[in-house]
Amino acid sequence: MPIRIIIFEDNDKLRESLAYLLKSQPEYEMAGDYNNCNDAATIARVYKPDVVLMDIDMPGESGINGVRLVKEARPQTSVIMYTVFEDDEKLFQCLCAGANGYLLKQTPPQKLFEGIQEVIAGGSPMSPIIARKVLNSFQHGKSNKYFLTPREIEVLQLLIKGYSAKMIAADLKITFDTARSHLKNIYQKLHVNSGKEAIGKALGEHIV
Amino acid sequence: MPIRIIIFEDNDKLRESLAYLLKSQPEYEMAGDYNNCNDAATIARVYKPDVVLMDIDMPGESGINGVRLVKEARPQTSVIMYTVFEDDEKLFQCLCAGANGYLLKQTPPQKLFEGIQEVIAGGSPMSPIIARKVLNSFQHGKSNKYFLTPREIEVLQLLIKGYSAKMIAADLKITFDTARSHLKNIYQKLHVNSGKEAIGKALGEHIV
DNA sequence: TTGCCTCTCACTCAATTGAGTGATTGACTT
DNA sequence: AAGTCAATCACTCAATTGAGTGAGAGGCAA
Repeated sequence: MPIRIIIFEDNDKLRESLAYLLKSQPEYEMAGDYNNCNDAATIARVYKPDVVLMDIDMPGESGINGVRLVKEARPQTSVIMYTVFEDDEKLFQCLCAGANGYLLKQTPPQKLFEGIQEVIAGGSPMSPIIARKVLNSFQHGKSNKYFLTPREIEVLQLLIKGYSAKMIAADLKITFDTARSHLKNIYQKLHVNSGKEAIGKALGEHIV
Repeated sequence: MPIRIIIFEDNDKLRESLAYLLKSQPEYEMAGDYNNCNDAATIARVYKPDVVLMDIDMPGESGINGVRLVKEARPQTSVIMYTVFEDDEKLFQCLCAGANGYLLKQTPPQKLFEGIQEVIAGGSPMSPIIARKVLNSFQHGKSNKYFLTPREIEVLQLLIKGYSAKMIAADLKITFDTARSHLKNIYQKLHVNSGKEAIGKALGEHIV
């Protein structure tokens, strides 16, 4: 029995060549391909795919939400992210949304096929870089979702204690500007625009 | 059997006249009077007072710590704070340290005598203003130790969400300056010097 | 009525902060 | 050898912030 596959990918060329590639293999059955995932829930319910290949960046609903839609509509469907992003934040959001695999678009076709087999077999195909990031996120005791560096975590901890940039610099024996530099990087990673927001997020999400 | 009393009060004049006043009543026995409470623990253990009158502002150990020392050394001794402060923060610290009563120095002598009788009878003499504050601190659901006004709590909640003064003003439909005014008052009450510290304290102590 | 408190608003000033940009060093990978 | 990344430092600029001070309106209580 062939593996039923659906593709969500807004790049027409890529989507079509992927579909062609899969159709050319007897063990796969293309159940549909779409350039957006606005109706992902319905599609999943109607066509009952075994595997969904999901891009992240699409007009309308993002692929991240697409994962959620598919998994809510049909949990037994395996969703593999297939994207150019190795962005830490997006990666984690996809995993939280229930993605079963995460392959970068640089993945050669035969590896993609292997990934599909792997996910069907109950595995979680991941590009090496991704796998590394995922493991790293666990080996730290905390939930370092935002991939802060050790130094940044130190700085964040001091920030939470209410320290000013100047105090942080003194405490860590680094320059005022370096401390501010770390702070700026932290804000970027946490997706916030001020120390206050950073503290709120850090304490709220148990980052430290 | 007379009530054994010890006084800790750094103002010599006040301390001596208090001692004189108490000694003149047959039902009281002055077991000692001190201008500091550095040896409060030892004194309590040795002289086994029934009641301690404790000032707050003293050189060396503060009266707040004095309460702790006495109560740890001899829990059955009743400690009555006798002070000019109706400061919210100090009040709460004293209560947390185990004070059994809190009388303002404006209390007339006969009320002081009543307070001593009351604390011996297992009561908790408090000047009216103090009693009010204590009750108020409980009627709010949270642990509003710092006696923030309702408006200030609103502002603090927004601050914790990472809002800037400008955003808080917009949200509450008040002026930028008013928002900043509230923030300044909050910082004073929380004993902090910045929004970041305030957030840390508020989240850490479950104020909101 | 007087006094106290809350909430409101305003103005100033110095300091801190967020942002943008860029550069250097050393460690580790490829 | 080239590339990546963490960590360091520097400089600018506009905006925000903390502080200090003052003041008016309304509510509530002694």
